[in-house]
Amino acid sequence: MGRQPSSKPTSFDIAYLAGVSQPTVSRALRGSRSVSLATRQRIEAIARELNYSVDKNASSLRSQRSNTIALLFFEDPTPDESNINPFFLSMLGSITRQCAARGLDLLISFQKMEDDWHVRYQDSHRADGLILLGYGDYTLYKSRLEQLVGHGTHFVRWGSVDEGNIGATVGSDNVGAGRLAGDHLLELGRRRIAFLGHADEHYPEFADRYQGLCAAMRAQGIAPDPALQVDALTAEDAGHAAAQALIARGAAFDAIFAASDLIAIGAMRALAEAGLNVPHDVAIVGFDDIPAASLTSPPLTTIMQDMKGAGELLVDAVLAQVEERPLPRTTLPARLVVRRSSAG
Amino acid sequence: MGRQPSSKPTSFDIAYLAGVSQPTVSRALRGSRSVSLATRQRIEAIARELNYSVDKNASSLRSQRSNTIALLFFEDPTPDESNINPFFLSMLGSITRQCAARGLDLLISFQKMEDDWHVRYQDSHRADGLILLGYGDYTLYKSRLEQLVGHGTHFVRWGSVDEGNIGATVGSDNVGAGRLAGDHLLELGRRRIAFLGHADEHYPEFADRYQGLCAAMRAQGIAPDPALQVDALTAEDAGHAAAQALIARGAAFDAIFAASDLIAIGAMRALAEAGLNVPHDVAIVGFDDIPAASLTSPPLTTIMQDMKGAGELLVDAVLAQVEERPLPRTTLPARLVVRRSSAG
DNA sequence: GGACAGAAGGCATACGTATACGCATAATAT
DNA sequence: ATATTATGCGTATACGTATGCCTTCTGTCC
Repeated sequence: MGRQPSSKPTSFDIAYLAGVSQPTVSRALRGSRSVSLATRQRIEAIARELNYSVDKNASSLRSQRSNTIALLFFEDPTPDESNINPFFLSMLGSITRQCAARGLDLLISFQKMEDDWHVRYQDSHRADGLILLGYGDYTLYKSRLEQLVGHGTHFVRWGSVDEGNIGATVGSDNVGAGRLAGDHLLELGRRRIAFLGHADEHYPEFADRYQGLCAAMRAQGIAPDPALQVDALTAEDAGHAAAQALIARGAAFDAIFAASDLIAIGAMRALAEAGLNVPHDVAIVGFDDIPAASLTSPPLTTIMQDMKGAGELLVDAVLAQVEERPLPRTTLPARLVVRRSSAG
Repeated sequence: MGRQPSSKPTSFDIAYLAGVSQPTVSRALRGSRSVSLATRQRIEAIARELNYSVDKNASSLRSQRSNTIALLFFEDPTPDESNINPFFLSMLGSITRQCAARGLDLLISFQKMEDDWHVRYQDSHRADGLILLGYGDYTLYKSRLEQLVGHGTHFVRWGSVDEGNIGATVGSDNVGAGRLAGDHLLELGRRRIAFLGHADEHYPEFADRYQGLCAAMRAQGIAPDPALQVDALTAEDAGHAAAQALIARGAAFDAIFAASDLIAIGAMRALAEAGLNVPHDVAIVGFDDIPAASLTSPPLTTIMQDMKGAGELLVDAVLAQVEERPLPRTTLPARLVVRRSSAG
């Protein structure tokens, strides 16, 4: 306090003041056992006094460890500027906290699917490992993943856990979640349950959710009707269009399981326009529990994924990759949140 | 393709292959004019071939420039876990893109207001500068800002632009935005306009919005009624409570200007519960244009801030600090988005 | 009392790049 | 033809830390 050294102090400065060598300072501050308690405390005191902090670049360069992980959002080539999938945003919160808790820095970047920048992240020693959050058509960024694997990059992807498993993958138990939704609607006595969302290999997570629903129905002896599945991407418009299509098609249905909340919200709008009452005529269940889900009227029943667990697991998994440990568990259970859109 | 060098190539490797010295490689790749075109192209080709990429740590260490900026979210001590202010999330999108466009890396972190970690960011050469997004009680983190200034840290803060201006500040023209909202409601013939949100120095942005509203009213010869201002923080609950309080108080009002969309959404719920029709009995205008704003019924009229501009300006401003240039303009205009909550 | 082990820390060096400086060669001026 | 300047590149070194190896010292055991 008071002193203004013209340049930032280095470990040499504090070594000089402590009457030891620079390596001893380094060892002391990293908690090496080969520095005596007294020496370490003296060094720590001086470091604090001088406001010293270890130079991250020098440290990373020497140790070849950046203690940083990069979070990459892959997007479809929609130049939709600042529009981020709300679900991944809440994941972001969880991941940052988890990184902070482990003393890791978090680098973040959005990627057009065209560039191959991600491959460079580890080579340039910016990050020890990568977390990939990709949405959009899976088959489109599959090749990127293969590139990463071939390159020996440490990474973990959020997604459907078992579609061929390119690289390490962590995700919710989408099939189980689909069953949850299905069981819930079936318990309400609904029998003609529509699914709004893609159900093919381009969107494996959605497909899993649909499979879960089908499994639940079959368990009750009900054969899923393919006519009740309508493609839709995660967007309010898409949900609106899908529900309209369903109605226009003249299909009979008394419930909707939407692959995402945004789809569900769009569908609710279409239902309202068609004079159908939610939940009386059509019960509806969404997916993700985005903030808006509790704000609709009626509030939306939905599936809540375990964000906190996801962040922990993702960070865990990257570190496992980095340290060449085997992966821990990679699937997370989801929870049903019942609101009025599926009451009675 | 095909070759698998056991270790990552360095500038020495490519220098050897190009038959030049290592510094020449460095110069070539950074585009120095003192390398002949032919040499540079040869080097670039080899670098591409070997999948070489500059080691970020070594580069930053040597040049004392990390080409990284850190984005810090300051939060009130609410341990609300993964709940992030949606407005700042959309800012995040804009900032990341802006950084990418300028070749900057973006480090991100959430900060409890208790730690003083932020001070270390620059010392440790993690980042060249900081962007601070703080919400909650301004007077609480004011001291942190002073600490940063005293420390000579390069940073820019998002917030109200002229409350004493600790450090560089960039923000929307909140007063102007308040006027926009006010003028709009006044044009609709509303005269008793309530303001939901804090209006004191703890929340300077809200205060500015309120001042704008008051200015608009005075311009029409209407004296703002202090009884129509009710404190509220950015949260749906808070908006609900504030509107209830307003109603319970027996105040006469025909419009509400809410300091944020979440407040507005909560208020709409309270109005509905009280049997008041929006917009017939009470017109309502929010602030932020969060995704949920267009999903309410009726959809919410609101103020849209210039996110894209904000990202650009913030990044610009940090770089200005770093390069010790004078700051550019620091205030951004906002726009009114009219929806049905203020129709007719 | 000498051999030996463990504790504490110094010495030398490596991590990979960027830049100040100097030295040729070639281009231009006089 | 010689002095002058620009061009293109090599030499040497610095950035600040972490770590393998060696030394010294103290204590212990037989």
